[in-house]
Amino acid sequence: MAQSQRGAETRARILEAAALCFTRAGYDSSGVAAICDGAGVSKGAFYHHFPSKQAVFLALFDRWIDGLQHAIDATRIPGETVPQRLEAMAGVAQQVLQATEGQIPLFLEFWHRATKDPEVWQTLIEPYRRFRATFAGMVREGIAEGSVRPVDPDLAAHVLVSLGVGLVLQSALDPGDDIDHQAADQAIRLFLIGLTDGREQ
Amino acid sequence: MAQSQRGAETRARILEAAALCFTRAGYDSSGVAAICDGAGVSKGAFYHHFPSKQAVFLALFDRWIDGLQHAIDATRIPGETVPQRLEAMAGVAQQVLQATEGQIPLFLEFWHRATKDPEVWQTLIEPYRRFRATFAGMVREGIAEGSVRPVDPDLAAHVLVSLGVGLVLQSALDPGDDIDHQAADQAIRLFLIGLTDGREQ
DNA sequence: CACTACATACCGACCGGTCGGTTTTTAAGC
DNA sequence: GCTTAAAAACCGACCGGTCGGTATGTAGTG
Repeated sequence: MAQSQRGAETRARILEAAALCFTRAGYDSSGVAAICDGAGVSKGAFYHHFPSKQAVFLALFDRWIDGLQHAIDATRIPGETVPQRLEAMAGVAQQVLQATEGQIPLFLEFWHRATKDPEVWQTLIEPYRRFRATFAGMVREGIAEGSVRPVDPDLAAHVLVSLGVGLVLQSALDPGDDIDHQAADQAIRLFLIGLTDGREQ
Repeated sequence: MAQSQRGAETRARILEAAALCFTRAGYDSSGVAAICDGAGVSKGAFYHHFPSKQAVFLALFDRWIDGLQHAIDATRIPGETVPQRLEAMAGVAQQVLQATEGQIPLFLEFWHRATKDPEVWQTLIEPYRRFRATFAGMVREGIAEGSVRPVDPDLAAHVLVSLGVGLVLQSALDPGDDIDHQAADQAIRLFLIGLTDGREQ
């Protein structure tokens, strides 16, 4: 632990600087030199801690996913109905995105590169499908307990994730500070009405 | 005019080749040389017709927006209620995206570069806001005619566009051939239930 | 001859990654 | 606690290659 405290700090600084560069300029336009500069570190140090520029990018992605997963797990409060949990999730997702302060462009960067590079795709698609499966499971659960209309769970999950992705993407393009915060809640609420169709929750 | 027929064809070939390259490899990874190669044209010809690589990209974007706008205008059938028109729009949007066959990654490319380059952003944000205003207007109209619940029109438009963007983005990342086609319809339908809340349409 | 529509060769900047060498930290022997 | 050797951390010059864009020349046409 204290073994390589200095090394760990340098590594963290590189990650931080890389996140900033990728967020501001994008992956392709961010040179390794610029990242090193931002981290106050030489190129040698960079390649000592990471085998490639892409490795830093993927490490950043893993860190991001871990945070998201952790936040989602926190909403697993038993004893509530599925619609209630979905509604709670809207607040959490929004809170996560706000906590990662301005890292939304980074999310777009992940998405973009995943469609170009197979390795990035592999890394992104796994948690992505896991999330979708989680939502589908919740919908299925809701149908079983009668709080949700009998819709295709996979389709509903697909729509739900689309909603989330779309909201994030829009705030990346055109950050409307006040709108964005309301939008997630409103979107989920509208969607929930469609799902429950006036049932008792 | 017949004079510039050859020129127009060359220009079209360059645009076509550029679309293919950008779709497959992305903007940054597509060299001008590769585009010229794909078009069967020299670099001189390229820079004769376009002042820069970015100009080709923006020209491609304009072409895409024109197609989309044209398709949306086609749904302006008077005499139908707003929910009916929104539902029809789901089919049209899907048809447009399918007609431009596999150009969904190009859409992502537009979005991505808009967040990095001010000029691209300017070009994208204008039609984008116009679309959103159109939707907001439709929702407002629906509220007036009583076919839509009294929600905030701008917020509803925001959510609606998010849904569209999210659906397109997902199909760019993970094309589920069968799901994607149903998803747009199903999504709009669920959303419409939320908007109308069981009113007569 | 003048003008459009191209072709070819070429330039300078930049970028990811390497490499030989230097400094700092750690661990072992005494 | 001191010495020392090895290992980890770090430095910065450098390389091969790519890329956007330019300069210059030419073939065809009105």
